[in-house]
Amino acid sequence: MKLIQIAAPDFDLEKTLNSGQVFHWEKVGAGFCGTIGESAVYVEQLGNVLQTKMEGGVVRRRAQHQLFRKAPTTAATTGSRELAPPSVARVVTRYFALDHPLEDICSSFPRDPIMNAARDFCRGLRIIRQPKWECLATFICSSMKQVTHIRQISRALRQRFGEKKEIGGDEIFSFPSPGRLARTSENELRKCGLGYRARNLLETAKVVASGQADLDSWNPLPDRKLRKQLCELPGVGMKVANCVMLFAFERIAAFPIDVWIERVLREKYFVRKRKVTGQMLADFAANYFGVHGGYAQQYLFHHARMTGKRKSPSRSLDQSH
DNA sequence: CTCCAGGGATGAT
DNA sequence: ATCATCCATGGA
Repeated sequence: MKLIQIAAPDFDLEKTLNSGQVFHWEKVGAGFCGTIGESAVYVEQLGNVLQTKMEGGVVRRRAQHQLFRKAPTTAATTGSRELAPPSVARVVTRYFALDHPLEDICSSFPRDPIMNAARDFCRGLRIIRQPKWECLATFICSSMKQVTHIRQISRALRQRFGEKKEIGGDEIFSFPSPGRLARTSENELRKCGLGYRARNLLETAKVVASGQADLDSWNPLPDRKLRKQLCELPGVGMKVANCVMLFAFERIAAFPIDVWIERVLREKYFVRKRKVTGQMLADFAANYFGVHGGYAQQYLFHHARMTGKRKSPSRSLDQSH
């Protein structure tokens, strides 16, 4: 299969995929294998160009258009003129958010030493547009787990309950639908390493599969209302809700506060202050980091995690600027 | 406010 | 080799 080339200026694929926002992409050769929705995808970066191929997708618009016209579909009766599904380039561009004005976003970050360092370190990192259910389910599994664990859980869920795809000779599994997971049992989910999170994922899958919670219909809701709806789902608190808003609902201002971000805020922005509550941290973040706060948060998170400042008892030479 | 709920990677010893 | 710590937390 021929590789399709896509312009990808101001983009860093590896940083984007390894920044703790998505957990299923695996390094293969010079690039990565994964899924975008139900399609298996291979993608690699060469400078400012993304080379990609997709299985179950479209190589050319015309081919899929013909395919569409062969079978009578209900879409034809709707009168919509957008019958042709988007091209591979369009799907990939949208998924990796290559249309985000990254320069403007980064320029809107506050100018302080911590933020400057994070902005410089994370150049090219973009917040991608993930499928809603996949994102929600994965972050329900993320509670009190490390990134490597979440990857294992995601892989186990896909292998057990997802649909097998193939791309360039590699096996890839799509993320199981809410209906599929709703038909499993808590015990089956525990076999994927979910622990106590199994019940939450199962219950949320049932609510979503039944239509009682319609994620797509929540698109027009304002941030506050959307957050409230998400938090009513089992296993979803403020942190997970903000992650789903940021990574799947394009709410760029949503500011998830996890262990790492809390450390950064307390140690860098609330230096030597007692009695700092979580609410105070959230209020500060919402006001200080601005309309693209979610992006700022992602940069701070990735920078903190990569420059590793996990508690080490023996740090005799603590260097500060 | 506190406490607890898998389990595996990671790091100290 | 074993042992302690940590974890993109929610719920009680």
